[in-house]
Amino acid sequence: MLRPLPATAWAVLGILSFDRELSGYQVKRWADASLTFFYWSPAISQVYGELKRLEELGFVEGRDVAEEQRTTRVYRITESGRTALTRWLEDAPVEPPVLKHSVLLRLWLGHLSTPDRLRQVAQRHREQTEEVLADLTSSERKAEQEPDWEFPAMVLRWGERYYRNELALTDELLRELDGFEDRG
Amino acid sequence: MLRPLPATAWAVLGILSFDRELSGYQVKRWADASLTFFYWSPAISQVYGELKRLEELGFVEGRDVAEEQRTTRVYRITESGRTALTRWLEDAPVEPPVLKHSVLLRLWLGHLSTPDRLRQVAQRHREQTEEVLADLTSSERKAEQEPDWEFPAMVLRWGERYYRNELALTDELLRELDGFEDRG
DNA sequence: CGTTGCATGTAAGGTGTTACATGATTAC
DNA sequence: GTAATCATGTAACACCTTACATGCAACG
Repeated sequence: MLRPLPATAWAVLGILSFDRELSGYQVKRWADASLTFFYWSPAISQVYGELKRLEELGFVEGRDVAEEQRTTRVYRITESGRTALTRWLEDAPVEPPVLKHSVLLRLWLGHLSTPDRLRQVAQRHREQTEEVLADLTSSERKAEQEPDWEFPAMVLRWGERYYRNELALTDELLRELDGFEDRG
Repeated sequence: MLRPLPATAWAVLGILSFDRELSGYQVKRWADASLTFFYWSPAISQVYGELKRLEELGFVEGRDVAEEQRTTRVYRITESGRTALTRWLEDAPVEPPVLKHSVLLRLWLGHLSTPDRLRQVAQRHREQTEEVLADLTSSERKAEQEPDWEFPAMVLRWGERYYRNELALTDELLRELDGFEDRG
């Protein structure tokens, strides 16, 4: 335990910090519905792996729940896990956000293509951003209904502003591309 | 070559597409000065690895340049590399940008801490963003001087707007945190 | 004379994905 | 009945970083 845990482990533990007993599968769905907007949603296989590690560290407790034909393993955060998570939140160095924007990577190489093709790429990105925004606002409506979800709601509002800005920036790029002569 | 190359390989090849013969070390410095704002800058060891792979694929050509006491290996993009890169740019599916914002991850878990501590995290993030903006504007000045760098310049302008918005969003978060009662 | 920059790489190991394997349940 | 969802995991492998090893050059 000398090595610090990756942020993904804290993210999984964080999902459990909202005081629900969840299966690995449910953790993944929560990640898809919230984390994905500002962090990213780990693969389901990684979720199982992180839960295993967190259990070995004593940060979560697993319990097999018998259903009719099968058993589901559900996890709950421990006091020790809550303490460790709080410590990470408050004390870990603030790493700058990681952005891997392959659309911009492509526009950066615009000299290899034509403004028309580049506009198609930007336009496709714009559509995908609209879709993310739609998912976000639907998540927001759910979060507003729950009590004690002030912070997730605050982060979702942040996300809405972030993705609206992404749309605006893309529109600005589309306008700039209009100004480039088609040399293809 | 059935498996598509990772975006990082295209990024390295892209740096070489500006028609300069560069050493691995120089590629890394270019990445730090431009890519890093909208994609991310790979570790120097990975740059060497990618250059090796690109050479095996025939997308770049390496050449040993003898200097006084040592030789430096410099790379140049090939016609085949330029074609492949253009094809990637135009034809590869538009993957959504990946954002891993650990600051937001922490605010999302605000119920574990106090508004005061959270403000410190947000404030630290704000300072780091200011630093990125300073680097960005200095890169912008350089890009404006070079001819045929319209697209890198366009992307840098995008970056300036992006990071200015990041500041604005952080300020908004700081304001919202002021509204939360200190329950710590 | 020690630190920083230039310069190149290998090795080890962690992070994370896709593919695979398995099986129950639910909806069309 | 068959497709999607619920549910759990393993194995293989790609991606990427840190640490290590090496050595020259320039600056103070």
